[in-house]
Amino acid sequence: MTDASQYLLVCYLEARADGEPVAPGDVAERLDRSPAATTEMLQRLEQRGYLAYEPYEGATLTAAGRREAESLYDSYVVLAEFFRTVLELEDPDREAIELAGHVSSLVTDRVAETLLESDTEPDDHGGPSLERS
Amino acid sequence: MTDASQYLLVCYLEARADGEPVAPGDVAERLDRSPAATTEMLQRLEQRGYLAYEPYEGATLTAAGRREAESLYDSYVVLAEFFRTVLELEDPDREAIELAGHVSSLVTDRVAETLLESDTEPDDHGGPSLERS
DNA sequence: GTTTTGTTTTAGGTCGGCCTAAACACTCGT
DNA sequence: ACGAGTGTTTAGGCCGACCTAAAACAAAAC
Repeated sequence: MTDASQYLLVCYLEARADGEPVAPGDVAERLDRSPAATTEMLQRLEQRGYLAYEPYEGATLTAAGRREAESLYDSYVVLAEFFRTVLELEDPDREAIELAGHVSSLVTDRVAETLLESDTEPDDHGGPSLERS
Repeated sequence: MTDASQYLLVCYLEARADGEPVAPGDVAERLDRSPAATTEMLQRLEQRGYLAYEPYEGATLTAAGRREAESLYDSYVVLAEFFRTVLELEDPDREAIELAGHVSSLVTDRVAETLLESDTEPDDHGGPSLERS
């Protein structure tokens, strides 16, 4: 699961921001995919037990889906932070969403550690620290 | 091209190590794929102009293929180095091969920079520097 | 010069992920 | 209550990436 995890993560992000159920259109737009592709994927994610999908309503994460999504979210936060403060990329969020499903949690954890280290170092970039979770 | 790039990169690595043509079996084993999948992919890569494939012989990179592969290789080297010296992963090579096709060269470049920086810092981990290219 | 062994390829099939176009369903405004 | 408009879903199709099993091949062993 790598492409699918992007949808799951975005569902989670949307749910945080706008609550559930999550409208497929929002997901589609955020991922720059066709509405059709999104519907299809949400149905797939439902089959896999990550969310409940009500046609013309939207997606609601299941417990399993939320667990999975939170894990992805953790990766996403760490990566985005890393991309922003260390690599200074232009669109850290987008790149982080794309990559969150591709990196092992081991990588994420270690990156998080290096971020904490550089946070306590003298030449701090001034960005906000991680907080959360 | 993300899965395909793994094959291309491995072809390049094999070509460096054992010369050309590259036997599909070696590629298959290295990527933990079936021989059939590998044959198929090498044929695909041939269609895309990245290599010449001679049945029962093996693959020989074209100029375009080598160019592409070198770019992947650069990412691979940087990522592997990063995974080894900074994140201290168990199998930095494998993870680097998998990720090389997924990260933008922008990311790679910035990571390379941070590696250079940490190289010149007092608490050097002692790993070898990048050299190459 | 056959046979055997190991590798490679083809055949046939599955699933994931994406698209466009067309059908469908809600929601409003009138 | 109906038709317009917006958003969503279904239908049909395409391509990528993988697999197993069976056929084809090359090279070594006899």
